[in-house]
Amino acid sequence: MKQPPPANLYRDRWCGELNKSLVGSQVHLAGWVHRRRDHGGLVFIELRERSGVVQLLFDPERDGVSEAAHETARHLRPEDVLSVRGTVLARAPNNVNPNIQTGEIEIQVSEIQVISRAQTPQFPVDEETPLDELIGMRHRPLLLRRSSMRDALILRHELVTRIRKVLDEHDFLEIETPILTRSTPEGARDFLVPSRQRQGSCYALPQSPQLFKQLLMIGGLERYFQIARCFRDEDLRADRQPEFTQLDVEMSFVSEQDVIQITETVMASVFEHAKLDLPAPPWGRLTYQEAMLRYGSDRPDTRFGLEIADVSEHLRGSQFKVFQTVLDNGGVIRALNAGKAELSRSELEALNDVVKRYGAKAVAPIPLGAGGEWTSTLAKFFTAEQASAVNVALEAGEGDLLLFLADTATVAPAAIGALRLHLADKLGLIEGQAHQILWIVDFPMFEWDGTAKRWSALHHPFTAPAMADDPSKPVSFEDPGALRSRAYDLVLDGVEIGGGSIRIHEAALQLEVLKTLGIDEQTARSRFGFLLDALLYGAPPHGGIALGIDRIVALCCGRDSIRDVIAFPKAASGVDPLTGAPAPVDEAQLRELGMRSIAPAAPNSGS
RNA sequence: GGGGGCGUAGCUCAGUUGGUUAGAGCGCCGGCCUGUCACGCCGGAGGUCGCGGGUUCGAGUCCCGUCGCUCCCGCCA
Repeated sequence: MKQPPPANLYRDRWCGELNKSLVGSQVHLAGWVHRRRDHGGLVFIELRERSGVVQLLFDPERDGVSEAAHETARHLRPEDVLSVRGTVLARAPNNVNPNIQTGEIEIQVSEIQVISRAQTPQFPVDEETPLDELIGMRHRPLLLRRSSMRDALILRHELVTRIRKVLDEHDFLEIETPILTRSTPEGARDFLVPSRQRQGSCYALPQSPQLFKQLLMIGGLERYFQIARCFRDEDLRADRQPEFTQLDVEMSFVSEQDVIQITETVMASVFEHAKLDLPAPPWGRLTYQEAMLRYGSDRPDTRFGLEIADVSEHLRGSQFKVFQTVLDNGGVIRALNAGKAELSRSELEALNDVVKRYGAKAVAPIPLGAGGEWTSTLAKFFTAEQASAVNVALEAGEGDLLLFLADTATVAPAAIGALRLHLADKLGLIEGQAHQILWIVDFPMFEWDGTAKRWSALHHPFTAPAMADDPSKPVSFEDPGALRSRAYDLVLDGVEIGGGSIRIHEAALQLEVLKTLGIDEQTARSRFGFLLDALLYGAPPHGGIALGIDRIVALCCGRDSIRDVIAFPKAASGVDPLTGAPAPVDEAQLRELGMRSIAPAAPNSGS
């Protein structure tokens, strides 16, 4: 704590900051009963608040202790709220508790006031035992008292404070943008807020402040940031909530390098504070293409090897029909060397389940015998030259296990990428490895959506394009597939923690990109007219980035789920078990909005 | 929308091939205890086995449905 609490009716000190230097002083403390140890005559109470824990001593045989205080202490229960006055005593050396900050002292209580009583808690606060997440969400105030939750929220505050400080030092302005804004049907599903004054129309909650921050640049504010709440009405994941927080940054008169550099400065400071051991910037860069090839992911976990190789050409023309059919249809064969992994038959079988989730059919395993000879029954389909070419590509030798996956150019990389992660986990390759951070660059601008039969933007449609082969050439939309975007993602330990780009600052180019996405000029003007107009009045080149605060804090705390670093998260179904939101609303409320529910009544809870 | 896992005491969990009265640890309640620190010891209470249906002489256990939690795929410009 930075300051002592104000001396008042309840206290004048923090529990967790009492120490030997105060021995003999009178202190006034308040907090919750953390643990009670009643020895009959002698009672110990651990008193807890945010700063920590201190042991209270109720010993009726000592001077200055009222029988009443001792009697009160005997009947205290966990989570009762107290205010106590007492004297700081040094503990005898054999009674020191080295496990707590205040273990060298204890408080001889002379006066106790029970401020409020607690029912038996639904679950123990004083232990970090695992807990069904639903119970933790329903009884959030209790969960927030646990040190794990408190520490996460404290760290979160400190990291955000760091961010504000560093950005302020670099002349960034923190500016708020609207929460009630306009729906843009592109991208994620919007949360809608019906309008009372204009019935039948809705505001949308922002998926990101993207367009507003661009307008701030056009407005000449030069350097902007915001700790911005964003909303997306899509299905949840462990690292995805319907509302989440991002550090939103935008700068004018910049190119990629400028944004990357300031991001590295800010994030290095954040990681330093979180004691996350990372190399000093500049951080490495990997192209999208290379990431997809070597790691099968655009957010590769580079903490371990197990790299993937394309062996399509080595195996072309083999007698193995499964592979040859894939190749004939324009597919690819990817492989990795699982090393001396000794997998049982059923474990090998389980690998198929991993890749099936990604639409692939199966994994073909080939163990290597003496001299790198292929020992599988599949071996007969391949020539010795093919086998040895693959062995060279995978740096494989005797005793290694090779895993092959043949599928379309879309399915194969993702499937074998998932297989790589699965194996790394199974073989224990990740644990104890140093953290890895890197930039992914040179994304394709557009991706062909085979189902919808149209181009879609890999980042977002406000990202500036460049020619993939030579960025200095003028941009041509003749072949959208030949364009890359001026975008960059930041990846930490296989988690995408941020992404950004240089934006389009010319109306004509913006219209061209939207046109490629199948949005004609009229539609574009009706949806993004305010941006297109603004671009006509002198727009500076600009770019920025958005960083996922929840994910970053979770990584810094070593937590798997961002729910663990959010004070009031939602369950995977999108509901808030604490408040019951979303909840039905009164007919009268709907009427005011000009609405009527046509949905069937909500199902009953099964619990 | 699809797939996997889970649902048994307040909490975390065990429960064999379908077979007597469903168990453990912690917590809770009562008693004892002056140096504990996850205090200890003795005693006790506490169950709609998520819910509904089915099979069976008999279901926590098997089947069907349903609700909820969770992980993943799709989705997340």
